[in-house]
Amino acid sequence: MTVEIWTGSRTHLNEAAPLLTFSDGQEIYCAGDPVDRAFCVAFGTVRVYRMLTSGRRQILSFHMAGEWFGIERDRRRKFSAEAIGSSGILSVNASPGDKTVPLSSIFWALSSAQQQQLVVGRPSADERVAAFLLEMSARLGFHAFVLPMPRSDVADYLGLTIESISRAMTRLKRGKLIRLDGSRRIEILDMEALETICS
Amino acid sequence: MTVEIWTGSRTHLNEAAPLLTFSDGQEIYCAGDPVDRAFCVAFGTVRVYRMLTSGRRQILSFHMAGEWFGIERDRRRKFSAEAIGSSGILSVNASPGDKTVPLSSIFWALSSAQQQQLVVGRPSADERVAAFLLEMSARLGFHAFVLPMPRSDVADYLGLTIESISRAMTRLKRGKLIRLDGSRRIEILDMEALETICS
DNA sequence: CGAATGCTTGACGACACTCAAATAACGTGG
DNA sequence: CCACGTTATTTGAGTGTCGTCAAGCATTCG
Repeated sequence: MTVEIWTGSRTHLNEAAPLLTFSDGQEIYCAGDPVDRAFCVAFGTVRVYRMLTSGRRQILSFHMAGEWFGIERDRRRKFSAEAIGSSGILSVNASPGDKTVPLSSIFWALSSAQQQQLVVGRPSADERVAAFLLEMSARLGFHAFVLPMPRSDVADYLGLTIESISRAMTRLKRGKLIRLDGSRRIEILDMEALETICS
Repeated sequence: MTVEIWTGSRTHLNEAAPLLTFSDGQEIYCAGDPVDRAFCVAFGTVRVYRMLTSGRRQILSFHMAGEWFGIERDRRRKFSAEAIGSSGILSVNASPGDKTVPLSSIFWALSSAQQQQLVVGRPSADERVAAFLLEMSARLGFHAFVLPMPRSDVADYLGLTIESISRAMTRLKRGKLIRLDGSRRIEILDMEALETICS
């Protein structure tokens, strides 16, 4: 079994990849589904999560344009995926006949998973939120950006409550580290100070 | 550039892999090093971590016998790796001429990274410790096992202090969920209750 | 046996969570 | 375009949990 290592900067698919569109909150796949395909975000955002029986939700990752997701080791999915806002998703069949896979995207996924560990494994709420904002800024490529997800998603991603997120944001705002225009539009004013918080 | 997908259950190396032995705390690689090879644990345990300028340490992952580590996306390493106790490590050259890589190990690494997110992204200390013990038990294959790492490693892995780890352990012990023989030897008495804590 | 290290326990303060209310943002229909 | 209801977010007060500092205990090694 052979795999082409994919090193370019653009997605290269060896078969027609249908573009599916999803509305806000719509399910892309569900825990328990067979892992028979991978996905690539064309536009919009995706959250990968799982529900605990306690009713709490853990968000493992967000995926944005150009990023791959839905790659899992096991036969059946352990996690679920939903669109955040209106999103376009390329679905790539992963049947045995389909041997070409963007390998670098796997490395990226791994790197991304490690990245989140670094974000979540922090003790204080301010650190987590600062690290999260830096991560978002780096991924979106601008120091000013619009968060695609609501506070509740950020909370379930960082393992905090929406109130703690909000308070941390307010503290960062009062310290002139960021500027808020509404709750979603964020401008990083002092990148260095944010990085210092994250040590 | 082509890569053999590796689907067997045993490590298959296409060139002689020298077995290196490391003593407790000895460096295997260091942040900043070129990413020119991958590693596989023959025996012992490995911690992958990074230091923050504040002096705090974040442990990203532990690796045990048969597990691969040292696969990073970038040209230079962002993390460091050390042996925990006396450990044997297989070093596989990843030079351009060497094209065969155990791909499934990458999936495993990804899965492992996600696993840790699930462990760390929990709010309470008891949940994190319970999830950690379940993870260790599953990886080691027994309900009674010896933790290879000291409390300080567990703390830096879970984003807690050693005191919080200790208190959580004591609570689990008092609740008859686990039995402790010394600080390292652990027996899980009530697997179901532990799983319930983790929801 | 003694020293050093690692682990546990206690007291206390800081911070995050819970509950509650107020405010802001959003969407729909007039 | 505005008014309204709905949802999302912020803010406040009180409680619980975790981190910090300190001491005591256990284990290991020389």
